[in-house]
Amino acid sequence: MAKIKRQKIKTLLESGAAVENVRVQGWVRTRRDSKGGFSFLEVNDGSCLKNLQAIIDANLPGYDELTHQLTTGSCVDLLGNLVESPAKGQSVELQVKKLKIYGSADPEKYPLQKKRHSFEFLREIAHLRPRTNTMGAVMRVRNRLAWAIHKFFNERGFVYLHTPIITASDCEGAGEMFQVTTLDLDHVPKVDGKADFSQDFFGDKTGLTVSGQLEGEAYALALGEIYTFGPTFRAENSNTSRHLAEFWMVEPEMAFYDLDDDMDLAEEFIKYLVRDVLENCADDMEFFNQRIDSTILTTLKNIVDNSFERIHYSDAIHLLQKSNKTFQYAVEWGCNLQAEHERYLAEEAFKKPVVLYNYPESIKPFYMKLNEDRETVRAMDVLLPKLGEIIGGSQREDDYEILLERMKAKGVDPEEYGWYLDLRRFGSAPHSGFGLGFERLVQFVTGMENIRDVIPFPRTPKHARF
RNA sequence: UCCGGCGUGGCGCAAUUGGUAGCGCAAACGGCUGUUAACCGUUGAGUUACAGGUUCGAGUCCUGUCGCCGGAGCCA
Repeated sequence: MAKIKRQKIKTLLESGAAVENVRVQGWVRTRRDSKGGFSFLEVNDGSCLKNLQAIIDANLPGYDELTHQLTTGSCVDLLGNLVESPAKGQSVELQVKKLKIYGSADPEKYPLQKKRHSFEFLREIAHLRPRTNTMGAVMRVRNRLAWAIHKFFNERGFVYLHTPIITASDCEGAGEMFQVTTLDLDHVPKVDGKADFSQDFFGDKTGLTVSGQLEGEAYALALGEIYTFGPTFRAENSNTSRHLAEFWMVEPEMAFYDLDDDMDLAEEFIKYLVRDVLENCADDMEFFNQRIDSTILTTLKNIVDNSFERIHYSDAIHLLQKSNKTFQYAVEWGCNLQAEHERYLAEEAFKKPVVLYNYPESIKPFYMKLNEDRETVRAMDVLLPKLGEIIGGSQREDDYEILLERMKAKGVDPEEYGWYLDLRRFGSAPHSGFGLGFERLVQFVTGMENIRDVIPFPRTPKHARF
């Protein structure tokens, strides 16, 4: 007889039809024994949030021994008939005819119990936490978002560009870098008291990328529209629920886009992603709404249905000054907006996503395009209620002279960025782009409070285990 | 990095003015039931993060270290 292929629980539950001879493989969540002569098994195979209820009849050979091993966490291979369930709680259930245990899990030692665990505890067992409902749901949504990102850009003719992970660009204005070296740290070769990187692997001082933007610009100015989607690293000692040392970033870069086009794309992008998840991860999203954040579905629907508020930085400053709220940090033109200010704008003033643009030149990096007033740059940030900044972008400076001038003013060595200046010396074009923190997006969409719980194995200061 | 809080059985927590540890869940065993966050009973399980100190006596007070959480800064 031919081998019966595994069916995913998701497929079986979606069809809801009775079928004979189906094979299900997965992990036992709980077992409830009935002295009526059978046991109920809740099996999950990761294909969806829901478990499949399996009935193990006491007449099965070796029932006593087998059920004993069917503990929470054990892995099983089940063969049987999918039938309509006589009891409430599920439409179909599996009447098991053949049972095999791939791996048991000693209940005295298995850390996951059939009870709620704190996320703090689950982080300590990051290799086992994917077997929980919440982490399973988070990872399915995360996957769907990643897929939707590729879909969105490819539908629009963007080219997926792989920018380097290791780079010699020193300061891209985006934070501290992790150094990459093969030098013997116990005996670092030195010249004039400083490390001699000419003897290092790359013959130069290198680090892990903090952004693929500059490389992305080079390709946008040839292919038209590109996007990157990959890991990014920041060696900042940030200990917050919104920061990781290693995170994934999406960075589209488009030739011939001005700042308005850039903002249009960012808004369309976020709405597209949210809509996609609402449509394709309905069960998981329902779970988040019930167990994690009871407002999440309403919030997401609002985002899809309403346009984002777009407001000049200067107008936002006025608005904040006019508000009767007392802020911990004073508001004045030229200051960086604090988290409390951003929160006021998105959560109280407008109660929806806000796009702030035309920031003071003084608080933004050298590559952003200077406005005619020479005081502001064409920069924009998208602020989300509760989460804060999720997107930062700008139209890039395409004028050679101005770019050079701004580099010098910001203390960036033009020598090192000769190649970047070349993009303005040869066939320069107006272009724009933005960066989106992928984990923050997952956080926002799922309602999860801590960014460490939306990435499989989080990297934060003092934490690189697993 | 700064400010605040916390660190007690596998997990979540409790312990009055300092008087040498309890509860719930989980687990094991038994009972009961087409059960479904199952239910009922019994049992076992803790050098109270670590290192010092004060005291007749420290989970409780003090110092230091480590870790975790919340907020802030930096940002995505």
